[in-house]
Amino acid sequence: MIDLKILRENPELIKDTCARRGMKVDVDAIVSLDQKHRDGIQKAEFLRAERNRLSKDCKDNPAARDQVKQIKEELSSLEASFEALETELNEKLSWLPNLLAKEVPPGASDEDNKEIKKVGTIPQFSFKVRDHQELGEILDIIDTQRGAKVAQSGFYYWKGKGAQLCQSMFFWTQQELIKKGFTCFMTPCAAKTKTLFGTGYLPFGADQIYKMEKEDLALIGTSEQTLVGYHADEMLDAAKLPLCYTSFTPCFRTEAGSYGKASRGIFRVHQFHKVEQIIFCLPSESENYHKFCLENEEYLLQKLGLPYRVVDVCVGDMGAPGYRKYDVEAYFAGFGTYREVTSNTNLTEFQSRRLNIRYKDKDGGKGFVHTISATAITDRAAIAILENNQREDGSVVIPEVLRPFTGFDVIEPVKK
RNA sequence: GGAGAGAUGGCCGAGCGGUUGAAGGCGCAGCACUGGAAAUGCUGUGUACAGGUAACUGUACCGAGGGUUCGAAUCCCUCUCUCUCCGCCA
Repeated sequence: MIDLKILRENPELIKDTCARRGMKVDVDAIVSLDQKHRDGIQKAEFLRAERNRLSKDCKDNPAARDQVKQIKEELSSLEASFEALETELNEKLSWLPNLLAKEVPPGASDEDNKEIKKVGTIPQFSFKVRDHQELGEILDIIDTQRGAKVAQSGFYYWKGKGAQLCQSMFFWTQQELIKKGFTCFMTPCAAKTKTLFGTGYLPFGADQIYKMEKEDLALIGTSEQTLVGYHADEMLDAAKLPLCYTSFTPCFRTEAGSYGKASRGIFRVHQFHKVEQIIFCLPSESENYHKFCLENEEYLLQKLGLPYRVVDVCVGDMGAPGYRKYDVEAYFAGFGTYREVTSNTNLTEFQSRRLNIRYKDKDGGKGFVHTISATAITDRAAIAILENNQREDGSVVIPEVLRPFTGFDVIEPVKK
């Protein structure tokens, strides 16, 4: 949510932001709505003050009562017209995107993201490379057929050593984050509208959400929703910031409108699994912690031996709540290119305003915290491991850091 | 699912329809005491919005939403949530 003060004092900034994002928003209309709203507040408050003042005399002055009754009528008709105004203003405000960092590159889609750096060596193969779908079948560790049978196309099973690989990777990741000061959580996998709105997934991403039929609940699209919502309506002690949280959950997305995009295999699916990093910090520190999360993502991929590149995400590829975003794209031998594996967004105070998450320091200073939301690892990293670590016979070598957790070094093809 | 109890400030906890933005305690801040600290004592300490250069003024807020009343934390209705006991259950 945008600070109304910015809207009043510097509407050009908001217009400029919307223009950079390619969003059509009538900022002037919102400004004038706000002005009307404030005029109404003043009128109503004047009447209420009058009412309060008079009602003190009412105890033994029946004449004053009639006067107050009159004010009351005036007030109620004013309030009625006021309510519609407020609804309209809130509706319009909820659609305003976050401000953008100056550095965010222009562009319309992920193709316009700006590469910041490349790390690692791309694996070379002397044989015909298989993609993870094929490897998954040979090794009998990914089952999309039965996923579709039991649930729907877009759902799948990890099986046997594939499932063990994933679980090891997720557990190892959390252990690493805990070492870096994160608190580990297990969260609800459902959240109510208020939480989804507060985190910015509504109204912007409404078509991505699995909504429950009979309740005000939806399956989470990411544990960002439940971890950030955790502190809704709270006043955090500035001395205890930053709060660094991690959780491992499934993530559900309808992926409406994305048919045809990399549909082979399990790269884009309705349910994936993610270890998340969430940080609540002081506004002055969010830039640093944004980088901190990126360092963690890089550290993990390096330890897993996955080559990657970091991109500065352009305006067109960034969600409305984002102020600045880095994606990390791992190299996938099966795709023969870099694809997104993690995503790291500085949301500044966009979420904390909507969710009312504030800080207070010992000098009485207070404000809205900044939130950082970053992936640590997802199934996609396991896919990259399969594709990059494959050998000619289809077997896959397990990264060394995971071996203490998997208990095996290689996944071998099943004999037919 | 059945029965009952409750929801008040950063936290705990009082509260008669008007003098309650709300006693008391904790916490926090300042001061005093101390070589320094602890303990103690004194003083101060809600949030949001609107108006004002400002000191300040006004309005709203005691789970949420309605209602009664000149006036509601207090009375009435609806909803939500929490707790306790019983049942079922991973």
